[in-house]
Amino acid sequence: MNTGTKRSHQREAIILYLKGRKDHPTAEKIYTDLKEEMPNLSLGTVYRNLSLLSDTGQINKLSFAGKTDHFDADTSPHYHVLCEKCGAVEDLNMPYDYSMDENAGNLYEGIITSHSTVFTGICTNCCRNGEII
Amino acid sequence: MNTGTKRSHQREAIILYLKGRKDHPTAEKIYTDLKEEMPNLSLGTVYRNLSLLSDTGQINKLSFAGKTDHFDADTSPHYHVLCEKCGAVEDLNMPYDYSMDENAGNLYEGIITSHSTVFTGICTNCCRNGEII
DNA sequence: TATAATAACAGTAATAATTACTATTATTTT
DNA sequence: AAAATAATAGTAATTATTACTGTTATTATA
Repeated sequence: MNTGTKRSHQREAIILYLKGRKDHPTAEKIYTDLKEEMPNLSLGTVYRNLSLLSDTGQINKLSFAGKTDHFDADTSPHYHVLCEKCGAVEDLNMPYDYSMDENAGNLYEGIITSHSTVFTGICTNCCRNGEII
Repeated sequence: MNTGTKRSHQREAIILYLKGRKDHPTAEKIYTDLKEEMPNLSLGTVYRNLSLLSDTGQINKLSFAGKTDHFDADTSPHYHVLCEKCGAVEDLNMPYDYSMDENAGNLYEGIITSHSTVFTGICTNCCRNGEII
């Protein structure tokens, strides 16, 4: 019998790495960090596995204007904060508002299944450091 | 005296074009469409002006996972629907919820200034055509 | 109105992010 | 243990975007 997919140390390292962090690293960041323990890891392998994991719903790809994609191993619905000073992407501990999908669905002739919200502002760290935009 | 910026037919054509449509075209789409009336328009000029207009707040750059950027001449706060079947980006006629920013600000140690929400689903057209994901 | 200053342009080259290709290696099935 | 094949490393190619350069267009001022 054929499962169609085989495990690999590389893929498992990638998902383990992602699950172990709260920031939302880019493909490049994942690559350079993992390369320390897997010296002949290839950047293409990282991209291929991120796509595969994203396509199978095991991780999420996050997209922001003018920034390269970030990846998140937490696939439960939640919101993000993007710092316009330093570019950091953080989780926001605010309950996902399912009623927004309902409301949107009632106003829209097509089908609404979910929403993705990114808050913009200045992150805790940059505020502490007294940064102004 | 020096204003620092000079008008150009190209830039005015770009913003006029964007204001005249409700979809949210990509740089490439803007370029190919405008090239018909301005045959020696350059793609670099389109990108340069989209950046300039975006930086000065005259238009907005929209970013979606796995898609190239789209541009919107409507800078008032509003929501979008992304069709996961055909990739279309439409406006959603639903009032911008300022209370979300308040709520987020109360829960977050940093500063929240705004939010950007994209609803995902199947657009009116694809629904009409009986498309299933 | 003509001239000078310079922003913007077209066209092209360069860069950055991502994907595709290929021979080899690792995993899984039999 | 052998056969089948998914995944890899390394490299090449592609795509989206930005940078460069000599020329053109716009604007300020004489």
